[in-house]
Amino acid sequence: MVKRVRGSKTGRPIMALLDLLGRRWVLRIVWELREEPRRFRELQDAIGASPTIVNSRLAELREAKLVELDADAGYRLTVLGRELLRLFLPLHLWSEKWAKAVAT
Amino acid sequence: MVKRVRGSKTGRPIMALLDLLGRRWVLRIVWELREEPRRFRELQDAIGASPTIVNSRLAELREAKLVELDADAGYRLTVLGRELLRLFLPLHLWSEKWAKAVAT
DNA sequence: GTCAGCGCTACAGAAAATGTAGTAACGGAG
DNA sequence: CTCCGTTACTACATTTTCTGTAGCGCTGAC
Repeated sequence: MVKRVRGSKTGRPIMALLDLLGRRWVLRIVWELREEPRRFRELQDAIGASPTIVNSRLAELREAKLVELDADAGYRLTVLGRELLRLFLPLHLWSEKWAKAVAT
Repeated sequence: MVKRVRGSKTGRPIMALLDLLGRRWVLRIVWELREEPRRFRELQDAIGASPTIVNSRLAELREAKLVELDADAGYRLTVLGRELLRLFLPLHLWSEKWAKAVAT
């Protein structure tokens, strides 16, 4: 069952997804895991958020099957998580263009 | 100058973008504007957030040149905003697959 | 035993979001 | 002119969320 949370009461997958991704630090965490697994503290230091919130976001991401904890390697994206990341990769390039447009 | 905000102090465009998109309701607002312009109240009713936050998010999105207010039509995506949306459209399809995977 | 590193938690204070009400500006009807 | 409806937007008290700091319990090396 998709967890019904914060503003997404419709049960529509896209709404649940937008709600999940729209939480503070979630996109950033997925981004930080894009290349290699990270340890809890390593992740926390990289994004500069409190351990409380890092932990709860990781819990949500794990429940959403986008992230998993490997005892040896640390936190990493699941197969599903990597699929999602692939959809986001073009953002990197686009953000450069966007930054230039906003800067003017 | 890209606005430095909440946890994105690096000045890297991708971080500023992830920070902006990672705010509550931002992704949802962009999504609601995907097809046609919307009035302030219409938008507010559609997403079910308080006018305070709808207004401040719209202000941020306008500053980021992703959304603009047309006096006749209402709020709508800019050219830049539509480009961003196009990157997000695959999410719709993917979210269905994701929902099935999480449900099991 | 100590020590370091791991994931994770407690808790008080600060910040952000909510919900409700209301403001100010406009246009049209009477 | 007044009144009504609609627009975007704001004020403010309450509620929720996040931060910052400290520390817990566990494991393994020494």
